[in-house]
Amino acid sequence: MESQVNIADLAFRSHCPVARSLDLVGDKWTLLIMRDALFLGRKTFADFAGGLERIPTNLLSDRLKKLVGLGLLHKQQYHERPARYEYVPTPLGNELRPLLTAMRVFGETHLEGKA
Amino acid sequence: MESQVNIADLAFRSHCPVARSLDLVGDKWTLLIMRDALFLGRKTFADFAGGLERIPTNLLSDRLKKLVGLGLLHKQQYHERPARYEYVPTPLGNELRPLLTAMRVFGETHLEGKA
DNA sequence: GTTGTTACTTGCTTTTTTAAAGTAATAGAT
DNA sequence: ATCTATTACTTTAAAAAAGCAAGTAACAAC
Repeated sequence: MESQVNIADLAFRSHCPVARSLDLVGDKWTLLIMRDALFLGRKTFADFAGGLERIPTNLLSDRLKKLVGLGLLHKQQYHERPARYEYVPTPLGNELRPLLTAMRVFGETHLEGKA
Repeated sequence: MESQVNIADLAFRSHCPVARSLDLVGDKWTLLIMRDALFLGRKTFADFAGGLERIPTNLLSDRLKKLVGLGLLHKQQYHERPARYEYVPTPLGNELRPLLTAMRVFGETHLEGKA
């Protein structure tokens, strides 16, 4: 599983900004990781892995690399020996807040108590 | 490929409203179909199939069934012999507008002229 | 030196997506 | 009546993505 993602060599489906946003973050897990980083204060690999939805760790590893490559998260070492890393939203990552808020509002309004 | 989807027997990953919204419409094509229906006035199978992003017709067929089952689109026959159908957003489907708008804004602001 | 934690990676299976082609029911033109 | 085109799909086979389980490496504490 490789993910040396860079926003420059990402192949967009079309010029539509909705389609482009989906090409960037439109998979099953990416936006949930950003939710964790932006709204739930999760930072470390273990934080994200331990979240409510139990993302498989190989996918987490892959998505974190992708999000760093896309410039939505920044990976910084906060402890040397043993090396410990945390992933924090970049300014661009922060720009996903309105999108996540719209998702939250839709879910709260129409998807509560369904199953 | 089967898609007798009903909102009642959809298995949500968690109680988080963001996760639930993603479970409903968080795949590669569903929101683009809703974009077409809500903002571009597309109605028929051929309308959607002929869109900018060339969705494969089997997936289109599947997603339209799913969207009808979920109550986001309504399928109505507008011509008998030959049978012709159109898919129009329900009130619930209309509620996706803010979400799509947030996606559009993010794309317009940060993803223009990238590739 | 054994156990535990963090941050991953590897291997394998299952599910989903995809492209390409095929089908059925017409309608219109010749 | 036959040929061609259109609409609304379905089917088949291959590729890609997701998922599960287990393994690894670097420490640190006991």
